[in-house]
Amino acid sequence: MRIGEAADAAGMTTKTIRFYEKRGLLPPAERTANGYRRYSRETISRLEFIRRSQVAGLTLAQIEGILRIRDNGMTPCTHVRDILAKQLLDLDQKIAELTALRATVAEQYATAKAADPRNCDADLICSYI
Amino acid sequence: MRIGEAADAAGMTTKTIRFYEKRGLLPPAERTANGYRRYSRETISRLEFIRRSQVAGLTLAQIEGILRIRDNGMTPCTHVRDILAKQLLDLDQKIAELTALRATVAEQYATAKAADPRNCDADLICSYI
DNA sequence: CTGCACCTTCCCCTGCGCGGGAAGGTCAAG
DNA sequence: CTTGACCTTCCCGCGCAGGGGAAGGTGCAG
Repeated sequence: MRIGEAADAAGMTTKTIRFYEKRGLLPPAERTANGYRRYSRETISRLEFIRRSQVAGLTLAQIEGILRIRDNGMTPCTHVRDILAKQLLDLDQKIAELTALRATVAEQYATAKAADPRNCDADLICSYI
Repeated sequence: MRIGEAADAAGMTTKTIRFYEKRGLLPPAERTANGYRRYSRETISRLEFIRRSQVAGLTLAQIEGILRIRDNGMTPCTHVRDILAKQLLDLDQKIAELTALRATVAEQYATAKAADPRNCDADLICSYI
């Protein structure tokens, strides 16, 4: 399998695959006689894992950590559990922040809708914000 | 007021003020005889407005739009109202996305906590994700 | 006189995840 | 023999909002 076929199979571009290799998410690819990269189904599984992880919101750095454990012959289960736990906390915090921000903006918007433009204070640029 | 004092007064760094000037959020500063930038309270108000806008989650591009209207001698009220409305929609969408993601991750985490590590399939890298 | 704190311009760096495009090699089909 | 679709390496770019640090000027205190 050449890189273009692997990219199609995994649903990404050749650029992305080379980028992953350079970043260390993939081991240096085997090469054919003419220097082309050659991939096995195993690599496709790896690429698919990366995609699934990204869908879960993990960063490439986190994914790299999981892969490295696998590559050292160990099972990454515990590590993955920790990462997922941290991801849950991060998401909760972000959602809380955005919800608080939404409340602030909603209030400003309400003020802006109700206010009389003639009360505009030039020194504040805009009194709603 | 020199740039350092202005930065202290507005709660930002001198780097940021110069950056805003280059980006067009601030008009080119007046200069003293030795070439130092000199600021008035009016500029501080402008910087404070920028900060308040950032707290509301606006981008510098949006803030620039508001300031430009002011600088053209008009009141930005209507424009600000539109921006706040869009901001509310954006926030709602982001919150919805994060909430959906949180549900996915929560499910994966529950699976990971309940699963037996011995069922780990090496070909999938990790069966929880 | 010397130090120190401040100012100036300049250009590069960060994090994140790639994308664009140049300049060139390879291979099968027509 | 040429075309076209692949592939290779290389380096630069984005978007966002600045930060780091060099190399040099300025102004005041001790």
